[in-house]
Amino acid sequence: MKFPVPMPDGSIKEFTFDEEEGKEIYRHSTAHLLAHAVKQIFPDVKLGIGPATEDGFFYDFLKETPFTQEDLVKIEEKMRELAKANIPIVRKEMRKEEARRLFEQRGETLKLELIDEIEGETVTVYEQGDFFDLCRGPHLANTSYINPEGFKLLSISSAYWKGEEGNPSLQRIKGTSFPTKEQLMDYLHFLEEAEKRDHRTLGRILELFSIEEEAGAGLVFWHPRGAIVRKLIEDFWKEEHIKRGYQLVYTPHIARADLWRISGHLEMYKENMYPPMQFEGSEYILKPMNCPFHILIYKSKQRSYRELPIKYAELGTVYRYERSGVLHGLLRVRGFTQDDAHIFCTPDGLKKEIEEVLELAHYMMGKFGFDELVHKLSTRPEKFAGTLEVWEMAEGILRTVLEERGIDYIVDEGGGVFYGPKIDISLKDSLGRLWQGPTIQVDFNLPQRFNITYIGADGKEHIAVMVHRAVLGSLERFMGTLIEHHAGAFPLWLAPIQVVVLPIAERHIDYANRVVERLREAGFRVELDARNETLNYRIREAQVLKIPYILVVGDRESANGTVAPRKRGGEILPAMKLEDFIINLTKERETDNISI
RNA sequence: GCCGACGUAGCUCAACGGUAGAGCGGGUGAUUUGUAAUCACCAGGUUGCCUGUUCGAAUCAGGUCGUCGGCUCCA
Repeated sequence: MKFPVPMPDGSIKEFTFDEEEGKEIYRHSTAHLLAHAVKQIFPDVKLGIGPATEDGFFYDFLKETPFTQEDLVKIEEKMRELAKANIPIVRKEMRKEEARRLFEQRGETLKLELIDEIEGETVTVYEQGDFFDLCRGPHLANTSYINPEGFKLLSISSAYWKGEEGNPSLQRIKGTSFPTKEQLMDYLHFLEEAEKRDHRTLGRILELFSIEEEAGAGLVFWHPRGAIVRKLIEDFWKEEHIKRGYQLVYTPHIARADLWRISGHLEMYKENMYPPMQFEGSEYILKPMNCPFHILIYKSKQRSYRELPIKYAELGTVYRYERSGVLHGLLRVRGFTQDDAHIFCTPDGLKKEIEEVLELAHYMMGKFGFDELVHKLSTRPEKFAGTLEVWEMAEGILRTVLEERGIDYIVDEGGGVFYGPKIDISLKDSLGRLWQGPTIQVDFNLPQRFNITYIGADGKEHIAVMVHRAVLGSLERFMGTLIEHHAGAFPLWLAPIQVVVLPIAERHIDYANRVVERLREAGFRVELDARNETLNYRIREAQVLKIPYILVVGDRESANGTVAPRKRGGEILPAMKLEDFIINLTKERETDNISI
């Protein structure tokens, strides 16, 4: 389905919704339709901005009282009416003065602010019936190209004008829009699916973790079933790191304020740090990062270039003050454990280290079922530590490593942190959503601040290169990601309970116990459910808990030494000898993972 | 932190100025079950917390803690 779009040069270009640009234009025009409808219903509302977004659009309005859910229904109705009314959308280029008069007359004070910020003599204004908007465009030629059955308003929230905190709060209406009703329904279905996978809900149902009001916001309690998953992840992580030459270390949770002064955190990271505690004449601060501690271990003796690289790894628990409004389940908390490591190497050794971290990151993500990764390289920002030369050297290495391995990556020019360039990897989950994953950051700042040196082949002291890297990010956030990706149905090697054995009647309990015993011996996490409930009831509960295998045992099984396995998805396998089942299960566990 | 919405039994929700009710879950009993919820009975709440308005507050107001949707930030 094509729609014509009048372009700035006067030509008419045709777009389809499948093209990124076409989609954006279509949704941007839906945002205007929203604003048009709002202005008709609430003439006093002042217009903010209203762009297309990744999955829809929004428009911000300055309004005395917030919109209500009922307003949304009315607005949506009005939008349909306007779409059907076949209103031409006309692009007008005008001098700033003229535009100022137009918007002043219409009371659009926010638009006046925007006009002043635009460079040049002229601006573009879009006219749509009695609605005018300052906008670069382009837009659809007519409101009738917007399918009245293809859009939906989804939420009311707020946003600061221009995203700045001191500015007034605007009311943001968010929605989405598609050219067909089917596409809209598919999207709404996707939202429902996402909701079903919400790690906060699944975390409670599966008894993985909780966050307790009595203890405080953003502080995670790992319950036994979540703790076993965490342990399995930790064991796997440690094993893989040791294999690759990392050395495990453990460091304290607090340190003298002086240490944080040297590291620069007290200056640069203060708003995320908890206030100091005082005793015996010293100030101590809860650690927001592990790096200074690893540096202290490095610096505990003189280092030779022959020892490098030195790679210290730690599952280090840190505490960061996060503003109450940003906390979110496991994804944004105040205390969390980073799978942290710091690599100290020579400039010559940097490339190899980056290669190895990438390999490790890819390998580990694959084990957890993340096959699609998105790489981003962030380069030098305006304010930076170190010299131009070292930045260029390091950026060049990051780039080269990505390119040599044939990895597609996007570049975030100037998006690096002040202390060095970095590679961030996002994980695409089973619903196509992106999650923050591994990160590799070169640091030119701390080696200077702490004077991290080694003795080179020339017998002289050199400043070491330092790399911060995390594969999982934090165990908390990674667990949240993992839960949503698998919808709580963990791969066999990670499932808190791998097998549940259900005796059909009381007379089968003895045999069921023997099955449980045998599976335990084979190293599986297995439970017996011999409760006085119907078989169907117990099956249902095991299904709800997403247990990978249900073994039903009755007369036939006890007589033949077999089990009747039912897979998590509902598939019922033919009865098989218990020993054969164990062989299969072991195989599945091992293809998922190295060991348990 | 800011804007808005919300906080009632373990969970999901009802009652919206006259001192709380359902389903699921839990306990007990009956039933002994062949692949997603057997039946009955019982217990369970100072309606997040504090203060106020009122003859009377889950219901109204203020504060506080927390949750949700955003802004901003991030592991």
